[in-house]
Amino acid sequence: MLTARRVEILKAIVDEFIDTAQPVGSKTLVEKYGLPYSSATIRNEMAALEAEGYLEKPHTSAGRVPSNKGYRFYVENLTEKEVDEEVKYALSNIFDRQSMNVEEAIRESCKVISDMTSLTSGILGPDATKQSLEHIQLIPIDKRSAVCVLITNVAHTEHKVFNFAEEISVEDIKKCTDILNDRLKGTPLSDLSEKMESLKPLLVQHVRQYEMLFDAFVGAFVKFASDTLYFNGASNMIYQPEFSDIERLKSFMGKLNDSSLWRELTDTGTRQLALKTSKGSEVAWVDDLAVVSNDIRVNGQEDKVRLMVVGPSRMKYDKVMSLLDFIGQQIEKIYEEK
Amino acid sequence: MLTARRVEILKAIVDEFIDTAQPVGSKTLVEKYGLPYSSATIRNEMAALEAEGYLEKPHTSAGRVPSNKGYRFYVENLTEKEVDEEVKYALSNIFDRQSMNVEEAIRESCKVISDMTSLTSGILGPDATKQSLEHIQLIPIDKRSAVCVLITNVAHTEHKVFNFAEEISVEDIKKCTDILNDRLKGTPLSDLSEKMESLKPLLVQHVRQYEMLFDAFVGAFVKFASDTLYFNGASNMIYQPEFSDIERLKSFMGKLNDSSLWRELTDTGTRQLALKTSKGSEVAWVDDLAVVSNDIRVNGQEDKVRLMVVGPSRMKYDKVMSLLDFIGQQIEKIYEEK
DNA sequence: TTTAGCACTCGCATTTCATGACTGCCATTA
DNA sequence: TAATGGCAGTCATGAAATGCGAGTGCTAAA
Repeated sequence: MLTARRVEILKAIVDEFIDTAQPVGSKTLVEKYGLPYSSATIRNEMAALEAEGYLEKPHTSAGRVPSNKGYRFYVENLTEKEVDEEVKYALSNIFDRQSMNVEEAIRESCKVISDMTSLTSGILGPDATKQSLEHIQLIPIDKRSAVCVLITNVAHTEHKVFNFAEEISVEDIKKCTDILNDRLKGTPLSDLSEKMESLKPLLVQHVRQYEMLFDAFVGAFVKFASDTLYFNGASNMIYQPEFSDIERLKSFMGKLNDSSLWRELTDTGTRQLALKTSKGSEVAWVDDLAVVSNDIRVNGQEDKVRLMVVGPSRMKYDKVMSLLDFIGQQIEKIYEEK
Repeated sequence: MLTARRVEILKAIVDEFIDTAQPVGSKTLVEKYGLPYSSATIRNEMAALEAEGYLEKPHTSAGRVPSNKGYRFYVENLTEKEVDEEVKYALSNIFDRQSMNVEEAIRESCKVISDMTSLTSGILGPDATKQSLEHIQLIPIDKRSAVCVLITNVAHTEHKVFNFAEEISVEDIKKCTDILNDRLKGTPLSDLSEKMESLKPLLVQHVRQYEMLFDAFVGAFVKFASDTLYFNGASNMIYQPEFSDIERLKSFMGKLNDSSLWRELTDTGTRQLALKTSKGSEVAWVDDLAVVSNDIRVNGQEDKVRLMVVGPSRMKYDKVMSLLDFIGQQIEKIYEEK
């Protein structure tokens, strides 16, 4: 049973532990947090909190450490989540530059998040299997290069600059894009390069410089289809005391490169200990890691970009969550403007 | 005096140490390398090599470890540097895609280098203070976006996609680029955004939607001017035994983000222990780190892109150097084709 | 000049021990 | 009856002690 006093004690323990990374003892709570109970009372309450699964003991003679269940309660009930003014100011630089690409803006914010939290942040792009091609355009820049613009059914766009070995004729570009638009519309992004292969005969027939164009498009499709996993600040983890052991770092780094893992990590549906907060961000706990994520909806569609922060369970949830919420709003605003 | 036998012993020690990361003792050399001398003889020779500065002792009862001077000799005289066929094959994927941007190709190779060597690799772009603007083009993609193409005096080009909040008129784009080309030609890239400020009154006068365009260009100029330092695979270092101490990792990571450091590191002129090999790559040693770099000349000009690999002095020099040489050649070839 | 042999050095892993920060429980108190 | 003071018990942590073994340097003999 979580009495008000136990909640009070739990909050103090989580706060202290997040701050110092050291197991918290009953004496600390009296002395440092001025709780109006004796240490013996607090010990009794801590024992109760442990029995209910909110706290853990690293070993007998240490203080208590919050369990993931404890963190979950803390995040759900005990954080207030407000964004600092100074933080908003720091971020305004990024979002004020209207001319910036949405992708760039997201990446930039990702970097800022890593810097500000000293954690690892990541972006998981729209699932390539769920998007299909709506339209392709190829705009010549000069005689040997062109921009390829691809638009998906969720109004998501991607750009890629092509550079050709030889000069390329405008007619060929037109013919080629006409064929592709005709034949590839509606194809899921993940199948594009495969389906492209089957168009080869057709292109050979109608397009003189088919080879260069073909290679260029295949390259572009591969890029567009790849699960856009991007992450940043992995090396920040060396500053986290929970990673002072190199082996832990290694295992963490190994996990990062696997995008399916990221998806799973933040898939609140399957995770028992996950939590969906009111403001939008979600939190999930796995072993001694916590993942805070925020889905950015793209033009009100189902498909979305997921902004994430990963770190040890011992993280400043209020800071991270408010940051993620704020940035999520900003990015959605940019999307709306477009 | 480096007799042939001492060289033989030195080579064996360096080989063994690179392989095992353990100080090498006289017995190992006899048993594992089958050197036709007794361990006592080898001990004498090792003492001599140490006296001349090619070897070091971590402590009395350990084996010997190569000093940086030892590595230098090793690299200069004892490596043969040939690229594996399988490596060439692995890289051919990257360079065969002609449509790829040179910048992309370089970045991709950088990643491959990191993966293949388990070291950190980096790219140092042309020095922005040494390049000046030759020409700007702004090509509309659709009503709200355009590609900005910037060409420098060393025929280096950069692209950036602009996204505007409102529709933008073609006349405005034309007027704006005309003014910029007229007024900014010859300006060093590093001064562009500053000088842009002084053009504001002029733009206000002639261009209706000057504000959006102005912001977009300033953003682009900042990007073009920034010292293009890019590096990859820093987290590989956790697999290197010399970084099993977290503190070392921290200090290493701290250094990486400083581009002036990278420049200095590979500035063979100032570094005593640096080495310029015949094939092109340079090696420098600083403390217990080694940096192998390869300058890629851009269109025969003085200005260049520098491809680098950093790691502990104990690295597989022949592998790294041959890789860097090979990739350097490939990239120069792409540049020539353009 | 090379080699065998031996004494010596020193890092490293292991053990032992003392310390102190906790807890848990019980008897006492308000 | 809930809160508290007190005390015994636990266990990580760090320091000092110990033994081991890899490797050296030196000397004397081949």
